[in-house]
Amino acid sequence: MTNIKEIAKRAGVSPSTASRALSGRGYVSEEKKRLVLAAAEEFDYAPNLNAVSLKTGSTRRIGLVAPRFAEPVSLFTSGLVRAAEANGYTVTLFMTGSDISKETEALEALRRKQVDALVFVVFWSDLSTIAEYVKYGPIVSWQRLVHEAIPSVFMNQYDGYTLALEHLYARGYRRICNVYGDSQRLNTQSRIEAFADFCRKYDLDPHACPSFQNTDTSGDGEKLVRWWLENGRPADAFACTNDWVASGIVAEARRSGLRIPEDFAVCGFDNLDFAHLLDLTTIHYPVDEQANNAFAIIRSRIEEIELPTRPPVFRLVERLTT
Amino acid sequence: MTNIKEIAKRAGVSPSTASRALSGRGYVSEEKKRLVLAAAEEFDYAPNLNAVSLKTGSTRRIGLVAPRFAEPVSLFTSGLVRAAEANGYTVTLFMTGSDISKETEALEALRRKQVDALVFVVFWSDLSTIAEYVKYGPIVSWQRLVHEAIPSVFMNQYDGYTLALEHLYARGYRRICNVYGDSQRLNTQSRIEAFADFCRKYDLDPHACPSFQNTDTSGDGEKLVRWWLENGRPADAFACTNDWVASGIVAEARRSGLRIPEDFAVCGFDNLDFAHLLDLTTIHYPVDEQANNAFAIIRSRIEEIELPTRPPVFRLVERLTT
DNA sequence: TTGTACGCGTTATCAA
DNA sequence: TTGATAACGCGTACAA
Repeated sequence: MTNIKEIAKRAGVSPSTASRALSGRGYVSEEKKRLVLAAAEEFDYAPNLNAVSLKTGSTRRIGLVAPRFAEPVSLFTSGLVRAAEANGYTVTLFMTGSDISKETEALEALRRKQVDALVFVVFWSDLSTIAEYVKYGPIVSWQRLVHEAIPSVFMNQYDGYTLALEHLYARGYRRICNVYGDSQRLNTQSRIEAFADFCRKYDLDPHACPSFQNTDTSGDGEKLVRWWLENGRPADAFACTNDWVASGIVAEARRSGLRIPEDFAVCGFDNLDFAHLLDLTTIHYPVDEQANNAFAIIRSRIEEIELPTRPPVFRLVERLTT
Repeated sequence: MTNIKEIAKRAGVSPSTASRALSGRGYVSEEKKRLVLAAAEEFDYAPNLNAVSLKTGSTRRIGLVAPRFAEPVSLFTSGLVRAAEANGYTVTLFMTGSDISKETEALEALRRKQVDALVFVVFWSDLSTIAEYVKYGPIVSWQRLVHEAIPSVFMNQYDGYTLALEHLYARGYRRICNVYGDSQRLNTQSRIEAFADFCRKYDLDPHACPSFQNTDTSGDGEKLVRWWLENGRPADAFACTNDWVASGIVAEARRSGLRIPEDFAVCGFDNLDFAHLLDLTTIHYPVDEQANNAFAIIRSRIEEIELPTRPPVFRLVERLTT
């Protein structure tokens, strides 16, 4: 393996001069620079990044921690990788499944200097556990949270959900069935608030229709249709926690011969790739921009510069299910 | 940052003994081992992995190269990460978009010892260019190819496509429209062969219905339905290159008031997450197992051991579109 | 503008 | 079974 010493020898300079010529940092005369570059070319030189990392204390690598990498995490992943690579960084994956101890492994990777920073998509560990590790490098969360040391690039789903509710109202739906996700999450709390405020604004009975929690798969959506049929059609619209639930509702409704939006309307959330295949009305949010923000926060901490982050905005995507 | 020297000093041993005690390699008396471990605990010691990598010449990190990380690559990614993590490896992402020069960057990362090995999902570079880099570490391809130095974990789509065709035949369809993907790929060639053999077997006219190439998005699928309507309904079944095309066909057919499978049947390929939402008959193949195989090949090369790989098999998933 | 000398933190070799 | 010593390959004070 040809190293920088050999290049230096071949170019007739010292290793430090070769280092400066190759990295572009420090003063080197044009003359010697040319010699070094020629030698590097000749010997097909490639720097050993492990040595660089050891010396500089920086890997230019950030870790992404998620239970798995399906949609919409895959979108976030792509966005993060794009932002990272554009700035000479690289992304390393840590998959936790639902195993809380795997989150610790990712944190340990940070401590062991395998990565310079960490992005958590979601996590189940205590916030305080995670916060202990910020001394080893920046940690950013996609999941919504409030903590001094751990910035989050979340979007306040109050706004997005309000968008969905207002749309359903404008379309004439009054008996809206709220299908919420994980009841522990702040996002769910925000959506519940949004619905309360919405009811107040239009003087609607918030209990006109039952609501559901911890309902987030397409299978859950299919069950909802059967529930609806067996309970006297108690709703004229479903506001769903995500597109999976909405898709399940649409699919099962079609199987049952129901017509959408005549029998009931369905509004999803996330605007996943397949949503337009089902003509699903849904709420879009720019995952890409959130990933960009996550990276910007990390980079500004690592490189100690001031980088702007743009607040991403929700957008209603009107299709045929409302 | 507390390093191994301090641990050694605290434990009253030499750094090399501390190293042996911590890594578990080499002889250390129980006595000293206990002392070292206690000191490590006390000082909250974590080894610097960059130093380890520099010294040992191995990063236990493998690179995954793909244009983007949407389905089905996200499945492969998850599978690869799972296999890797189970063996103390980690996965780093390289996203190429459609930029061929980014493939070179991934190859350079291998040369610069940022990763020990590389897995290409697809690539556009010359095979010979890639082959030049195998001297820096194992390279495996998911994309089908034939090359001495670059093993591939591809599945022969001849078998999968035959499964689809036989199913359509059994269901009574005789005018099958073949919708192929990238005409350059070996997979497409295999499917064309499969269809030729299929026609021969059942004495069908291979030109009873036109076929399409380079057709692989849901938008393309939607266009196909319009083509079908405008050209005298020339097919009674579509055998599609992937689920995206099939989904586009199903979606557009529904919008046009057509009935599936009465007006025509649709068979997809890949069995993506959303396929069951559209009740799409499709061909499933175990992406997970392919990822496992990719990792097994890499590990057997790196660690110079013999690891088995299992040939994955296709499976027909019968739903309501055929 | 260049070169010397050292250190980053670890593991491997080898002699004791 | 242990410890001294020498790398791994690079960047960078500091002196020249």
